[in-house]
Formats: sequence, structure tokens, C-alpha cells
Amino acid sequence: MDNVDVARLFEEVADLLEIQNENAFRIRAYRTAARTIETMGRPVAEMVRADGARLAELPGIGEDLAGKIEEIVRTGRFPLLEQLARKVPETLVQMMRIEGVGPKRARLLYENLGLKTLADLEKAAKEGRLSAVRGFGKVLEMRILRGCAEHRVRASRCRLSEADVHVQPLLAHLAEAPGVEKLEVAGSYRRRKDTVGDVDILVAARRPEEIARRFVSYPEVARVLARGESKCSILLRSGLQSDLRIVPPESYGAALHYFTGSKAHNIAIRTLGVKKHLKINEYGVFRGRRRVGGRSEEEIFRAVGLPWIPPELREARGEIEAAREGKLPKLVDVTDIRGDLQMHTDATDGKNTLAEMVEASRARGYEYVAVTDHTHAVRVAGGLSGSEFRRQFRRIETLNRRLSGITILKGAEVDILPDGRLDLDEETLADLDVVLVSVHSKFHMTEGAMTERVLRALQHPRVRIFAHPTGRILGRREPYPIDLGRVARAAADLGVLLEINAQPDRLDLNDVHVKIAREAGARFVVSTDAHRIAELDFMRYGIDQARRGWCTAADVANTRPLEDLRKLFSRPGRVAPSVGGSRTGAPPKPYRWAARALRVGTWRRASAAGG
DNA sequence: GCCGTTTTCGGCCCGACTGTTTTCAGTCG
Repeated sequence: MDNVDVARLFEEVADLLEIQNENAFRIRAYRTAARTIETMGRPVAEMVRADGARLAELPGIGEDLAGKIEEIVRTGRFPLLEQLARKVPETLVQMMRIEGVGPKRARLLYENLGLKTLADLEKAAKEGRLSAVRGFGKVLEMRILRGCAEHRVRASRCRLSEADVHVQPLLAHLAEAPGVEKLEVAGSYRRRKDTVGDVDILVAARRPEEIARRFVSYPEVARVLARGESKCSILLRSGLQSDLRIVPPESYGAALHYFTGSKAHNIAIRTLGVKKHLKINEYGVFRGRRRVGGRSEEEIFRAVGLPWIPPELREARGEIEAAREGKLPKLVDVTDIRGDLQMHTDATDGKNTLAEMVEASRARGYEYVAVTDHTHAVRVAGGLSGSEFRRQFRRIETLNRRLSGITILKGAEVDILPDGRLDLDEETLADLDVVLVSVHSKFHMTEGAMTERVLRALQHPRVRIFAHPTGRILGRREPYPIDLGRVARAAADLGVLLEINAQPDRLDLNDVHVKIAREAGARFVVSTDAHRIAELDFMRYGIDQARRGWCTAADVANTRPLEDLRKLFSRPGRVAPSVGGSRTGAPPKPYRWAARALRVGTWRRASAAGG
């Protein structure tokens, strides 16, 4: 039972309480607690074993919920959830995912028509039975029917990079409207979340009706969902929903803050306002009827005694406390990046040649790159053997002599075999400037086995980077089970860097993992894993997640100059068990020299000295 | 159900839009 499981149980309780029309604040308490549990570093199971009482010290968790967590962890059962599920079917929660159906209507339909599932709902809507229920009309029935169809098509959120494709033309269209003074995308897009549910656009203008007209007349609109004086919603043909909010310029900062969210962050800020006798809404900060701020976001934060908080941090994951104490991190920026440490060429599954990839990297202003083709075990990618790598090394040496302004590091993305050995011989490993390791097969292991497999690989003295550490692919593959807490602590000890993979469908580690791993002492690289030239531009998506995980430039190794990086990578090698090497069977002990060399303190000082 | 420099009880963020209603509940963000 890990934190995600416990959080999910609390969310289920919250949903069922909502359907049963319980006290809204009790419901919120469960949701707040779920968030706390899901995003904190320490496993609740471990806390229960160590000292259960301390659970109640966590924000949003009191004596009652601490007791419930303890019971869940100890017994694996949650009596409250069982009791709630006896009153109404748990499947009613599915119905609430349909636009226009919330807890009240789901319950009403269950009680009046006996509808229990999404399929029941769609069938009843088709047969025109919904409108017989008091409070439902024909219009709502049609809306629900459409909602069911759209839910099937687009059950999931869309990747940030996909949203980018659709957002830019829409913005360009809106910018043409008369009287647009300011225009910005807010919401999870501005917070740079890995996926976005819809695109929230904010406009400052004096005459909102002109803006609204322009918005709903966008050629890509499939359907207008709502149209009011200051607020409109459209569904684009791509399936993406977009909400527009129009406010006067003096309210722009307040509206931008409100519309950026997250919801939990907004509630926290507004609650701080209440304590200072201020009302904060999307039109400004008010003391009584008098507006005392709202033109800029800074004014909102200042009103509650805080410095401006970057949007990526606004998730109610401790940013408000950090801001109050003056401890907000100075977040890493894409312009801090000096090189890309994972990319592939046409020697394996890449689409461009070595020379083309390197030239394109140089054109992007990089000081160095690591070329990291696959190893032999990754057959689908045409992985290279030791001798093939050595041929590539000679090409790299030639290029390095010829090129100025950029240095190519010899690298490989070495496959971690199911037993934790590395898929490359010691001789070739010794010739590499940087060894990445990653998992490409046997995803369905137990958490314990997968964790041991990875830990064994990380203990190899030549390993420098653990790439895409959870193996997830957004919308296609769940992360494999692995104890990331242990992996992060081991990586910190061994001086292995964790990769934040910038491929838009990976973004692995994700934001929460990065934050947890960072707190465990781990440090990172952000790499594109580019398989063609254009993908080198994915770097910003990786940086987005690094920022959401609270990373500063000092936390990210490829912000450092080449010489510093070489010091990190060039450690005395020792032959350890791997394919073709000696095989002792037992995993090697951690290498203390590596741990010493890469202690966070040492790194920080080196980083400060190196600028 | 949580929480406390107004409070250990009584608060808990705030507003827009829709559809079904005769004044507002439900949903959404």
C-alpha cells in the first residue's frame, strides 16, 4: 500500500461523500489530505511503522485522518469506504466525469431511474428518459448525450506539446480582435503541467463583446459550449476545449492569478486574504468595497505578504510556506542548459546522422552533447555491439578534431538486463565519456525485483545517469513499479544523476518524482532523448518539469560548463560484473569514492565556483 | 474533517453560466 493507493482511497471517499450530499468541507478535507499524501516524499506506510502519531502533524491531516491512514496501512481495509459504497454504487462516480453531470444529478438519476453506470446513462439519454426527471429538460438531456460521446473520444488529457500546436494559431486569431490590451494562456498550460485538460485564455480589454465574438468565430470551433459576457467556452475540432475570460486591464493580474490556479493554490491564497480582512477574486483585492490591488500578479501576492511565486510552483505543495520564509528556489531556466546528454543517431533508431545531430546541437548554442545510441539488447532499436560502438567512437574523434565550439561526448544508453547487469562489455564501457543506463524490457516485475534490478545497475562504477527512470509513456504505458525513494537515495549516494527525459510523451521523471528525489538528495540531468534534429527542441518540456520539481540550475548537471561536467564523469573505473566482464553473481558494494566525490555539498561549492 | 496572532467553536474562496425554474440549484473552474 503506497502513498498513491492511500490517496486514491481518500479521493474515492470524497467522491462518494459528494454524491451523498455530505458537508462540503468534510469532502474538501479528504481531497486535501489525498493531495498531501500523494505529493510528499516519505511513504505513509513507513511513517506508520516508525511512529504513527506523527502523521497528524502533516498539513491537512488531523487525528481522525491519521487514524484512518494507520488503519489502511495496517489492515489493508478502509471501513468508511466500504460503508459509503453500501449506500450508493461506486460506479456513480463515473457519471460525474460527464459534462453537465455532477454529484447531485448523478444521485438524482440513480434514485429516479436506477442508473448506475456510464452505459446506463447513455442508454437512458438516447431513449429520452432523462427529461422525465424533475430538474432535467430536453436541452440537458441532449448535452449529456453529447457528453457521453465526447467522453469516449477524449477520456484523457492532452499532452502539453499537443496543446502547444493548437494554442498558437488560436492566440494569433484572438490577437486580431479589436481592443485586445493583453493576452495570455493561463491554467495548467501556464503552470506547464505535463498534460492539460483544457486551454484557459485570458484577455484584458474594455469591450468584451468584441473579443467574445472573435473567439467563438474561430474557424476550428466544433461547438460553442458556453457564451456569456465575460466568459466563453469552445470545443475545438481537435477535441481540445478552450475557455476564454475577458476582464478590464485593472483586473488583469487578479484574473491571471485566479485563472492560472491551481485550484488548491488559489484557495490557500484567498484564505490568507481572509485572515487579513481582504477579499480576493478575479477582479482584484478588496478591503470592504475598496479595490486595493489587482492590476498585476505581484499585487495579489503582496497583499497577502508574499513575493511573486512562479506559476510552475503553484500546486499547494509547500510553495506558500517557502515564499513566506523567503526560501523559494531560483528555478532553472532553459537558457541555463549548456548541452544535451541523450540523443540517438541513424546508427540505431535515430533519423539523422551523427554529424547532422551534432551540427544541429551546435546551432542551438550548446557547448557539448553526448551521443548515446542503444546497446545490443534493444533489438527493435538496432542496438550496437561493442565493436560497432568503437567504430562510432572513431567518427566522434574525427568530428571533435574538425569542429570548433562544441564537444561530442562518447556515450551509450546501456540497457539494464533483467538481472541488473549492463548490456555492454567492460572494455567498451571504459572507453565511454558518459554511461547512461535504462530499462527497455521486462516491465512487469514486482516492485521489489525491479528496484533490485535497477539498484544493481546503478552500483556499477561507470554508470553516471539513470535515464527515464519510471518508463512511463503518457496515455500508453503506466510507469513500471519501482521504489523511487530507494532509487533516489541510492543515486544520491552513488553520484548517479537521474534523468528528466524531455520527450513530451515521457516527461520521466515527472514533477512530483523530481521534487521527492530532490528532497532525497538526488541531482539531475535534463535531456531530450532526441531521435531526430527537430526533437532537440524538446528541451523546454524537460525544463518545465524540472521547474515544477523545484530544481535550481545547481540541481541540473548539464547547466555546468564542460570542464565541471568532465570532473563529475571522469572517475577511476573498476571492473564490476556485467556482460562480458567477470561474473561474481553478487551485486557490487556501493563505491564510496563516487559518493564522496559527488556529495551534494561538494557539488554545490563546485557549482558556485564555476558560476 | 481541519484549524487557530479574531476563534478549541465556528468558520472554511469566490464568481460565471446554464437550464429549468418562477427565484435558483447545479456545475464548472
